[in-house]
Amino acid sequence: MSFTPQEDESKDRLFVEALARGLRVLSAFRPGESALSNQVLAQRTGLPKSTVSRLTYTLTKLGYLSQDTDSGYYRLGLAVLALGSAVLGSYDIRRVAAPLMRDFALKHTISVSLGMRDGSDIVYLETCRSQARVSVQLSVGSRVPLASTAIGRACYSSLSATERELADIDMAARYGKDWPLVQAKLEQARQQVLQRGYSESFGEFERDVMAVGVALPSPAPGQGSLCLNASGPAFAFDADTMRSQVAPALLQLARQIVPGA
Amino acid sequence: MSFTPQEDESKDRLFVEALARGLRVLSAFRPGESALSNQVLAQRTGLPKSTVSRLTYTLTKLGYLSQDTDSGYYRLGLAVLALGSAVLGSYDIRRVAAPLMRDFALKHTISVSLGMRDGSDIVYLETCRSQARVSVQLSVGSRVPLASTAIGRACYSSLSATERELADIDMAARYGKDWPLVQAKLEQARQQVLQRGYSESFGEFERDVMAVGVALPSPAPGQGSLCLNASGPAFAFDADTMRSQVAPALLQLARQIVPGA
DNA sequence: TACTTTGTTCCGCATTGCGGAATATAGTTC
DNA sequence: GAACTATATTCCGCAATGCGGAACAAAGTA
Repeated sequence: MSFTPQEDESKDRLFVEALARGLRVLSAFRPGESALSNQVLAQRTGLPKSTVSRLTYTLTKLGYLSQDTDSGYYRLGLAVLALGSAVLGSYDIRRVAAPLMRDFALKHTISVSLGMRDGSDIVYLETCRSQARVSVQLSVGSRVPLASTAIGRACYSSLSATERELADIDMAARYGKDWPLVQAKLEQARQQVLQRGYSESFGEFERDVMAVGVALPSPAPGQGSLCLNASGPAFAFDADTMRSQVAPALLQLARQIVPGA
Repeated sequence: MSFTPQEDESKDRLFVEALARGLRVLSAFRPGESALSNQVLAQRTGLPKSTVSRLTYTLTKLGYLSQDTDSGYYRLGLAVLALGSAVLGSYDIRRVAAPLMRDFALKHTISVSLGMRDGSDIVYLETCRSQARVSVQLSVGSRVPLASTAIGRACYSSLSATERELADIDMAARYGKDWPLVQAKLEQARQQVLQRGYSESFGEFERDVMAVGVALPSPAPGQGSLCLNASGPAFAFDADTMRSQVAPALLQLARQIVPGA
């Protein structure tokens, strides 16, 4: 193995290495990639060839990978999809939020997403786009950083002091030298949320994308923090419109989704 | 998987048991279930308590499970969602099909789904419902049987002789004593598809649901067989309408999605 | 306080997975 | 067709890794 400093993690009698490695193989597939060879998997995971071979063999037998008949390359199997849909099914908030979000997106011709924090990321649980024909909601399951997005900042600002400290630690590790700068920016965003109730990210995460974000009050603490954003192209939305029109509407959407607030 | 030629499964030096067990734990979560205790997981997977404990520990560390802070129960983690979205992202056919399907659903006020065969099931890759406010597309990732659904029958009927034989073996194992009956029904459906180009299931899979299905010509052989269905409530669609209106429109939708046919 | 239920940790054992090397398979080049 | 390259699979001895019963903890019940 690459680096086991003998101390630290190697002590962990409870950690099942083989399982972790198998999942490492699965997560080596990036969205949009169709099929990967054993060799590529070995490179990406840093595992020896023979080990990868055994893991892909096992995963294929279980339906989590499927092997392209002629190229012999592996693609993610449909069993993985079943797991993913089980996750989505377990968040009943989606059932409530989705129709309201759809109405919102149509009414304001803007995209709106529901996200949940995972470490120093926001994971999208649901997305509604304004134009029906633009891209399938790829974005369910995708991650955006807590620090540089409107939705992330809104979420961060709603964390309890203790949760925030944990998130800070995560991000300090993630951003390294840049962390002080990032933190300053985050603190500034937090102040804005405290004052106005929403956060902004105007072109900071993606050039030419204007976004505002709000947090949903978490129904039960420790259940994970939910948040919303609304985002549109800069040519259609200026900062003023976002602040005076979109942000208040988004706050109202949040109240609709979680009435007890 | 089911039967290895010589000595059962225990001989398999390549199969990584620990990985399989870990995934067994993940797949013990059924859609809609929020959180499971270690005990329940042990029951469902048939694994000893201590083993489950180690596996949940590992999965939690990796983000594939998350532990509810107060109950201590486990829920599927957001890392699983990332895997699922990677699967969806790898099927570019969705990007093509989704907008067309949406138009279709709106125009005919009927639900339409895109599915792919996995063994003796069809897995939904995309679903568009007519009424915007009815239920989030839960159905992406969910499974319906090949044998009793319109979409399944359409898919079955488009299989090559060799693929069909493999599917037959799968289903023979699945249906046991009932297989001859099921097979007769399937053969009948296949004849209909050969003649008219589409399959039917009128109330057979779900009471009061009328459905027709068509197969998409698979772009490359061995890439998996894709298929479409259109389904609506029996009070709104009678058999005649399904045959004379919906089925032809669905065939046209299929041609739109895969022009080379 | 005793009792029941569920989760975690311990620890010796041998099974299981490891990974380098050898072997198979496929695709190129001359 | 032979020689070569690149990649996947299989072998096999070794020991690390995961196993699981049993002891231990924790939390809820009577």
